[in-house]
Parts: sequence; structure tokens; C-alpha cells
Amino acid sequence: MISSIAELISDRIGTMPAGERRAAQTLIANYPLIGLKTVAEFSTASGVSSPTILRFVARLGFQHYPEFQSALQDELAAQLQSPASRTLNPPSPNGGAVSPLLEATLDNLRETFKHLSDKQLADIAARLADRRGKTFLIGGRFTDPLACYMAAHLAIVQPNVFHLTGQESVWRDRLIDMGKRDVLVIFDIRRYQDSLVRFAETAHQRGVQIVLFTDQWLSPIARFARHVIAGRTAVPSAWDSSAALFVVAETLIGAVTRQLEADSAKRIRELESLR
Amino acid sequence: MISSIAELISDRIGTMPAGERRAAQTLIANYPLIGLKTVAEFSTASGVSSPTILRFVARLGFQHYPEFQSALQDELAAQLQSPASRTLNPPSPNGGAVSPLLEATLDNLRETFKHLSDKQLADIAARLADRRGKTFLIGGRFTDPLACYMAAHLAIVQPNVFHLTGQESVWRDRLIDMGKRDVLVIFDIRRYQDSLVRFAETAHQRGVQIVLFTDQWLSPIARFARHVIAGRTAVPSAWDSSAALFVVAETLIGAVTRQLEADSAKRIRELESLR
DNA sequence: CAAAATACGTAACATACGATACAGCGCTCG
DNA sequence: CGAGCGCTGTATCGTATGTTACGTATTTTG
Repeated sequence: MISSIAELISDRIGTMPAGERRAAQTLIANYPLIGLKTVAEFSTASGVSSPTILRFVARLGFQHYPEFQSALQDELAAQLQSPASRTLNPPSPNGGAVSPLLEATLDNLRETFKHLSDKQLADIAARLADRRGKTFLIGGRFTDPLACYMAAHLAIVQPNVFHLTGQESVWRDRLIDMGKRDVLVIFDIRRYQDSLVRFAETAHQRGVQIVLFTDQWLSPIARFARHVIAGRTAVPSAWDSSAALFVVAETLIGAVTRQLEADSAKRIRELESLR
Repeated sequence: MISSIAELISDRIGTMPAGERRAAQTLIANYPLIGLKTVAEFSTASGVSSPTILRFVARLGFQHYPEFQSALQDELAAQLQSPASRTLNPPSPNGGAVSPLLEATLDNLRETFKHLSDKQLADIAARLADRRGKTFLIGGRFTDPLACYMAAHLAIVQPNVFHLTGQESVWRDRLIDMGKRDVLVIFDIRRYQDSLVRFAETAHQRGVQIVLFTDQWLSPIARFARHVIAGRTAVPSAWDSSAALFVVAETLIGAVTRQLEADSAKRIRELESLR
């Protein structure tokens, strides 16, 4: 049963030629407002010609463009009349195969943040924003991209941010640059990597402050860490999910940026002018 | 301060003549959809003539009727973009500073998946699981870690997965290895990178199938993409959030793994023994 | 109560919008 | 490699839509 136009589109998008598919994609991306504008606006937004738009709506089964618009409006009207139906629809209305994973991820996010106090996040953010020391980031096999993501953002708002990458021997040698005022952010989830544990231990001995992102079973690095963020990772999939850790990372990035606002604004302007 | 047109109306409805007041009342009653229809429909619904409708919108301060409609659409767009404000949910029950970002992220996830059909995901997963061709992944400044994350997983369950990294000239030269049977996964959100667009264009010309992860405003690469995944990125932070795209990526990773289950299990055992 | 001013609708007009015919192009298949 | 098909954009056309002028009705004021 197809109830909404959005479903109708995603149902037939596979059978569409390239141009109409582009129209479909822009409509889905800006659903449904682009469809309420004129054919000309819709077409330029999609980067196709107006006849293609008309062929697109014809393929959806509408006789005229206005008829298509009316359908969209009716749908919108139904949505606006009962806002409750929108909020309370998590019981997977589409019942598809992806929903379980989405539901699990949403739960993971909520659970993760429930066990995470504002104060803890504020403390970590303050530590990361402290510009007297350097910040190093590193991750494991699957989590190093998270370290990379975080480093990319932090490096913009403050100096002395380093993502440790490449060969183990290379980043291990960087230990020599680390001291008491420095922060080491480590991402490590199962199966925990020995190399990272050893690295963390040595860093700890040198007085480096360690911020650990790990799963709920806690990497052995937690022994040495000053701050531990335990994210839920269980999802109905062959792999663990790092989504919760990802969102915590984004939260911290936001907090650090806000904290450095005054300085970072100036810094960002400087960076812009360097382009 | 008057922010919405509805407020503007209730502000001035007292100074309006009878006919225009009827127009105002029917608009409020069916807000805002009546205003998006034609003047004729609006007028018959209100029981007045079309010039009265036009005088009504003129009194609200709009030069033309289309201008009035655009304003309504913009308002609707703002509402639909941030479901948090629309739903009457208690503004962060625990009142923490992190909650807004978490709430926004949860909304983004839900919205993103709402516009994503199971079929579309299944199509993409099938394409990625097709082992007759190679799979290349690349991302922009902030999204390359996502490409990296996805590549790390996909490379385990199947051969011929390559994360394009390093210098632009290096990965651009890899175009020579790409053909019709290959898939190129690109992550690109604002501000879209020219280099990626050019890369996508040439790849497209060579017949490479492009799977694009982008934001709701669609990277120009959408022109060349076979499949487009539009994720919500808006959060109350200085940065855009890639969390929605991250979860979609995890979903696809899971789907591909399930699809290749039989083969990948053997492959994973082999990998284990190589350690 | 009368006269003027305001409000409203009918009807004619112009514009801009959707629809269509046609030609060029790329792609597929023999 | 060539012929055929299908997709796409340009240019044109008809029409629905917003707009305006004007006359009538209604209310307001002296």
C-alpha cells in the first residue's frame, strides 16, 4: 500500500531515466516544498528542464502538474492537522528492514547521553579547549575515522591539534613530544587493540591526560584515562555501531568551539583569507 | 516582534473591513494551506471575491500575491526543517546544555530515514555488494573520515575496496582504473568542494556508478549520481552534523555484509588466520 | 435624512505558467 | 560499426491566473 507521494517516488525511482531521477531526488531532499513551487523553479533547482519535470509527475500517475501539487498539499494538510501522528510514529510505520537498526541507534544515543552528565562533558570540553597544551587524537581500526573527524574540526578552532596516523612506529615516536599539559584523545572499542593500550600506558606514565572514547564494556585503557566516555554500540548487525561515540564527539566539538568562540572566530577568518 | 504571518494577521485583523476579515479568518482556520492555492480557490473558500483576497494580502504588506505565497512557503519550510520546534515536546526534560544537540540529532536521524525507502537502500547495498566491479570511496574535508570508516568495513567483507586518500593528484590518477562496472561512493556536504565535483564528473563520464552522500541541499554532484542519499545536517552548533550520514553508512555496511554473508564469513575466517 | 466616502464585486486585461511539438543527442542492440 | 530507440532540452503555444478599472451597494457622517 502506497500512502504518500514520497513512498510512491522511492518505489519508482529505480525505473526512471536519469533526468527524472534527479527531479525525484531534489524533491525528496526538499520534500515537499519544492513541489509546491512553479515548474520553472522546480526545474532549475533540479538542474533539468521543465518538460522533464512534467514527464516526472506524469510518470507518477498525475494528469497535470496542478493535480500533483494538490496531492502534495493534501498530504501536507493531513500532516499539519495531526502533528501527533508525526511524533508518535516511531513504531516503524514502514516496517522495513532498516528500522530495527535505526531504532537501536536511537536507543543507543539516548542511553549513552543518559549516563553522561553535562558536567563531565563540560570538563572534557574545557580540557580540550585549554590551549596551553597540545591535543593528540588517535583511534583503532574502525574508530580512527572518528579521531580523524574530530581532529579535522578541532584543528580549525585551535592550534596544536594532531591526528596520529600512519604506521604505528611513527605515532609511537610522537610520545616524545607529549607531556603533562597535553591531552590524548583515544577511540577504542572491541576488539581492543594491544598497540593502543601500550601507547596509552606509556603516555599515561608521561603524565599525559587521556580522554577515552570506548564501548560499554570499557577498553583496558580506561585504567589510565582521566575521562572515559562509554558509548552503546549494540545494534542488530554484524558490526558494532560507533554512532553514539560519533555524536558525543560532535557534541564535544560544538562545546569546544563555543568555548573558544571569541578566539576561534578570528582564527577562522584568518583561515578563510588563506584560501 | 512579528515573526509569522499568522501573527501579522491577528495583529491587523481588527482594522480590516468585513470582507477581508472573512478572508483572514478562513486563512487562519486552514492555515497555511489555503494561502498556497490560487486566488480563485481562496476567494470561493472565503465566500468573497478575488479582488478582496488581493486587497487582503496587500494590506498585510505584500506587493503581489505570489510574494505572499512565497512567504508562507518559507515559513512552512522553516517549520518542516526543524521538527523539534514543531512538535510540542518538552524543551529538554533534563534541561542540560547538551540536550538540544542530542534532540536535534535524533530528529535528523528520523527525518533522514523517513525520506529513505528500504528499496533505495537495498538497491544501493546490492550495487555495493556486486563483486564484478571495484568500489572506490572518497569524501570531503570533514566527511572523508566517513568514507574511511565505510571503506574499513567494506574492505573486510569483499575484495577490491579502495579508499581514495592523500593528495588530489594521486586519487585523480586512479580514474584510469575506473569503468562501467565500478562504484564510486562520495561524501560531500556544504561547502561543496570543487575538486570533488570535477572528480565526480570525470568519473561519471567514464561510466562509473556514483553513490552520493550529501546534505539536504544536495551537492552539485547529485547531477552525476546514480543514487543520492540526502541527510539532515542542521544542529544547534557552529558546525553541521554528519551523524545522519554516518548512521546511513552503518546501515549500508550492515546490509552489504548480510548480503555477502556466505562469502564474507569464509573471507573473515581467512583474515583471522592471517593475523 | 441626505450626501459622501468607503467597501465590494463584475468584467476585461495582461502576464506568466504549464503544456506540447520537434529536433538533437547518446545509448543500446543487432 | 551502423541503425534504431529513447531520453532530453529548446522554442512555441494556449490557457489559467493574478491584476486592474469601474460601477454598484453599503455604511458613515454632518
